[in-house]
Amino acid sequence: MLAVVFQVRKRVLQVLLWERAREPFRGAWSLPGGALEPGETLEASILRHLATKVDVREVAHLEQLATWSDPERHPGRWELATAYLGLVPLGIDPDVPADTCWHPVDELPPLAFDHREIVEAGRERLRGKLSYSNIGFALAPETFTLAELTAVYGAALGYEVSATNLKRVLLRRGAIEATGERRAHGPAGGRPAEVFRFRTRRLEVTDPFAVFRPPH
Amino acid sequence: MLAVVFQVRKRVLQVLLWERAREPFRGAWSLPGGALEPGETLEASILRHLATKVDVREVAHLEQLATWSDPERHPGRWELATAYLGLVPLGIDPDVPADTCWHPVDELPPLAFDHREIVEAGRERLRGKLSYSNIGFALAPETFTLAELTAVYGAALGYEVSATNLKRVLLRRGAIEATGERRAHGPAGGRPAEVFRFRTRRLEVTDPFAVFRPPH
DNA sequence: ACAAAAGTGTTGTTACTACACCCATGG
DNA sequence: CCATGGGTGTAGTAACAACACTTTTGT
Repeated sequence: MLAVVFQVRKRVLQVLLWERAREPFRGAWSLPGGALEPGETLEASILRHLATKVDVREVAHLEQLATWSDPERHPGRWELATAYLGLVPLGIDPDVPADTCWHPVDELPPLAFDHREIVEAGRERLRGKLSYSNIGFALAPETFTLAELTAVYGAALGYEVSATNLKRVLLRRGAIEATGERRAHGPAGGRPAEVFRFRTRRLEVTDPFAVFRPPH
Repeated sequence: MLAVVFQVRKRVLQVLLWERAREPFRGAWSLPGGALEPGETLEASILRHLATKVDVREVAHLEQLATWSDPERHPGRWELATAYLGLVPLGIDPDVPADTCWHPVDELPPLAFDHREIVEAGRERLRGKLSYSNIGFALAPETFTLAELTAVYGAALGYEVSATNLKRVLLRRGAIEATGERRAHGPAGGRPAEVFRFRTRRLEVTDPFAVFRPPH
């Protein structure tokens, strides 16, 4: 039971890590998680661990990544781990314990076990879903301007995104809609920005058949 | 440990099922699988079970689907199951035991546990990957004509596919190539068909960024 | 008036779909 | 020479990228 929890903080994608106090990998960073209780769903278990151990309750989206089973992954003990991908919206600042903190995914410290590989898998999953689903809702705040959303997508994808085209793509797909409000400009002036929101805050695949679409 | 093994047989997509001889769900059909041995990789385990229990060794592609954990999924016992998707190429006829047989995925008998949901998940995964990867290699025979490949894709996707366009898409992506050979026509004549093969028989994502491609 | 920030219009491209047409073979 | 099966050519289209241009505000 492990969780790859991502959030955009300081304009870059970061992952929540926990510093190990014990061997093996003492001092290395690892993904938060814990054991599964009998009779518990994997999803319930990971939510429980996130809530109790790192006090993260505002996970807007959670999905299973995979189960890692290599006998060598844990020195000394045979241990399977099912990893989940969790996303926390921009602007929330969970009250994590002292031994836990956020790390930019592009500058990871040495990670324990196979956790680096698992973070990579989470990142890949996120990248893919940003392209063909509305998963951005889980990284964006409730409402946002297009400049803000562009920054979120840019951080998560790892490259600059054009606000112009991002808007058109997401509007055409019906993923976002204008709220009608506008937001005040910066100190140096500028046109006030329109405020948008995601039409639903549940995962929807907006671009299901990139190729080989069913006829008609 | 469960396996959703698909093969195109009699021009439709079929899944390998095993008839339960014991309660619970006695007489219902279930996915092949079995327990994980200590120190064994999930992938090795599922291959072992397929080889020993149903004598299926010609799995051209195997990938993990997910782990199911609902406490209610198994009446009486708490049991997690990690399911894999396995694909067997057209034309192979594994020598399966008497209590095991292939069923068209569109006419499934009553399935035990949550196995229907798992088969559905396998089908969805296959459909998606047919669109953006070269996964067709695992359902197609070593070499094939375009008419044959079209039938395979049609069966797996569940709708008619145009041979003309399938060819162009897969050639442009570099997924298939002509062997230079030709294959004899049917009894009523007709132009001999070109013979093709997949350029590699390993999974490659051929259409990685359907949307939000990195710049340049 | 001018800088700043946001939004719109327009053109070009790519990767498809659809469908008409052409080619090679057997009877 | 025509039926049959296979391959090619070509026009139309949807979805996107790039970029110039316009709008709305503050100073």
